[in-house]
Amino acid sequence: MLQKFEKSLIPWMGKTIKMIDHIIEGEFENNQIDLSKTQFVLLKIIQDNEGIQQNEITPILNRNKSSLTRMITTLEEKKLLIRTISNEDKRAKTLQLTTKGNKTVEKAIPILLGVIKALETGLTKEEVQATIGVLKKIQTNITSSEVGICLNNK
Amino acid sequence: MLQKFEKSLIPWMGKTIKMIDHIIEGEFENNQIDLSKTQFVLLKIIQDNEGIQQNEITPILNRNKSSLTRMITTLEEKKLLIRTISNEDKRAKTLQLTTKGNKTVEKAIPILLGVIKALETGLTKEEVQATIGVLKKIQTNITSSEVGICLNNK
DNA sequence: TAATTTTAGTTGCAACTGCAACTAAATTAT
DNA sequence: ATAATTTAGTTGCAGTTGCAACTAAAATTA
Repeated sequence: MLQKFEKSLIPWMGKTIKMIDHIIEGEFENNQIDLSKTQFVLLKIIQDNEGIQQNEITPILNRNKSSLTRMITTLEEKKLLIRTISNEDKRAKTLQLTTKGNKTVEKAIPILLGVIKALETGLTKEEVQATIGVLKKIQTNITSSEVGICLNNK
Repeated sequence: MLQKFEKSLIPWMGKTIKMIDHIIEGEFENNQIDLSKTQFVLLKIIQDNEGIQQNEITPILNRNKSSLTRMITTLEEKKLLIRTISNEDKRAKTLQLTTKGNKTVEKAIPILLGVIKALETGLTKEEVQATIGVLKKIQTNITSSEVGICLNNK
């Protein structure tokens, strides 16, 4: 029984994303880039949105704010970014990459693109796009449907 | 830049699986089922393969053996499964669910199927199957290609 | 058979995560 | 204006994870 479970996306996605994370972090390590996949994504977000605040990043990363605080502290200690108290709102912190941070991101990008290319070998653009469409649809279902109540209330 | 990254599956999958895990665990909690998604999957594997050994589960779950040891210890403490030294091989432990474990799994299944149904609202069977196909293909690419070297060597 | 290597599982450690409680600043209501 | 509420971020805590080092048993080799 529970073939329905095996036929659903859930177990496949969980395993695949774990494998992908592992590959990316291994490739980063092989190229002397001392970042996890999530750390890279975080740096990239800040690079693309200089001065962004922590609370704006939380929904993009889908990690809670305490986790984000610590990730940012780690990256600050590695001298990859600077955290400054905002002038407009003294509760908020604005974020920007250091030169080292920018260099690290630029070094990581081609490696990541190489991994993506390898992962998507044998898949057409249409298949990849269709898959992303399915994932978006699932996300919409989660945030809009009654299943999401327990999530939305927190 | 890095639109290529945003156009790839990776960020979508990571976020989606996190949302799904959250939903499932919330629904379990709402129904007084004290399990994480992974714990459920583990129990289900043992239910379907009575007497299975820990090292046979590792590749299915894609978690390393130390993690598995602790998950099993937790579930044993909850009286959901029994861990016994194998007769044929005294290094190995065989696993089987207790009555309580079986009942818990049976209670969890319909809830999980309900979540799956809700998540897949608006998607055709073909879309879901095509997506699973893409994920399988990616897994194959990881395990077979040179990108996987760093993984395979460990 | 004895020595070596491999295998199954466990444990110490450090890192990451979410939740809940907290501080301090900003906003809203009275 | 002042009190109450909300918001941005931090910290303590407990739970989970992976890696590396470990124990003990089995398989291999000499």
